[in-house]
Amino acid sequence: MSDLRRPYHRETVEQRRDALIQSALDLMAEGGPEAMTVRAIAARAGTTPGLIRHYFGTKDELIRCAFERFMGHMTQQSLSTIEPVVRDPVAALAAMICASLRPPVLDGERVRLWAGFLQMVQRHPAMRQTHAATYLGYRDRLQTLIEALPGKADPVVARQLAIACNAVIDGLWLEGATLPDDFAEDEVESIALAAISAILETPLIADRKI
Amino acid sequence: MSDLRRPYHRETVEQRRDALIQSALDLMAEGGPEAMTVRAIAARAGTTPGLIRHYFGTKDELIRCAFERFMGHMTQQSLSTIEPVVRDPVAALAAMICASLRPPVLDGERVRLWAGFLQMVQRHPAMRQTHAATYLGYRDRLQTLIEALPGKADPVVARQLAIACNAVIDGLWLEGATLPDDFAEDEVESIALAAISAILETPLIADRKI
DNA sequence: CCTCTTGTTATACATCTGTATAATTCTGGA
DNA sequence: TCCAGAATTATACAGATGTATAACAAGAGG
Repeated sequence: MSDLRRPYHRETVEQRRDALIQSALDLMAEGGPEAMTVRAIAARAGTTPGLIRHYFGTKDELIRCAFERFMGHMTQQSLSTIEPVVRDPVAALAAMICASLRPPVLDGERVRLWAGFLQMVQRHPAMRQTHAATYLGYRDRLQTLIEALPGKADPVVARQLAIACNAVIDGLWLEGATLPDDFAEDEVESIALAAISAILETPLIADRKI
Repeated sequence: MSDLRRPYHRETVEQRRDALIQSALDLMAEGGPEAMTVRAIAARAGTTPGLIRHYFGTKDELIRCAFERFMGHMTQQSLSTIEPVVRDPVAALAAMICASLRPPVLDGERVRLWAGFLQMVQRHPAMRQTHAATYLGYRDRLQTLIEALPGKADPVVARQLAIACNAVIDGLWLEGATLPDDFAEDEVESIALAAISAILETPLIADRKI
């Protein structure tokens, strides 16, 4: 009756935690929160449900860690592009916009993953804080670049401009990733650059692709 | 052992379907997809799970109907405001923007409800079509108003402007409803009006509140 | 008064869920 | 070599889940 016993295989702590977190994220992206069960997570990570308890104590804690990793990964991919041009705020703005609106950030599974977390964020206080911090961190980076533009030094107006630019990016990220067939190649980024150029009264040129 | 039998109570078809759909939407908004179980839906609607099968056949079909109602309700609340001023495209644009960025449309539970559906939309073809049609319907309404503006008659440029304006509205809807404490009273709508005025090179004045 | 149909409720059932606990396997030091 | 102790696997368990089916109630037509 009993199948073969799974061969005992030992891994480092980080490898195990990474594999479990990545499995949880993949399952959430593919099938929503209901697909992210402890058994499915463990199976995809090549282990058994007991390890989730061993490494995270509870499923909620694993989800919290997965969310933190997801948000960190997300900002890092959007913001790493501006480091080479951090001295030129116009180029940095364009790079930030373009990085946020092309793969791998612009991606349907990414949006669904984010949407799946959005409901948990409300209930779990720790997740809510991570969410707010990530959003405000991104927006502050925008605001800093805007304040370096000629005539936009006032932080009050720069804050409102940053909110508006952030909204353009978020909205286009959402629509471009959810309805990819409705947009031509590179259309999302070019619309973003045009709109934000108008909002900031500063012409932005598309960042060259990596 | 057996509790009291629930009193037999008869309702019209629409009342029953409405109650079940509304219960499903409420549960999704409050607790995400995992809270939306057949038993919870039936209990909140004041009936028993069997009626879901009787009126919808399966839970998936009830969810599909609930999503359709939600999207319809959403557009109706955003678009009904422009009918009184349909002759004046500038006023209609402002009314549409403001209606989309204040309660009851701008609401945290509304966003979570929408996010909860977003994952199912991908898998269920019928829901995907409803989603795309709703989005494109809203955007087309924007585009029609933009084409009526002086110097924006070209449909190609009007389409790109409509996409950008829609992104501003979507992004601010998301951020304003998710992080309400970070925005002052009416700040979201005023930022939207300023940004869209810049994008369209046309000054928009805030719609008076109803 | 009696069926017949339809709406409604209750129960049954197989499966899944998260977690707790037991059993097994390996490693590292005495 | 041998034995704690940790890492890993397997099993147990109570409860939830979607759906199918049965039991029941009420009104319509003859």
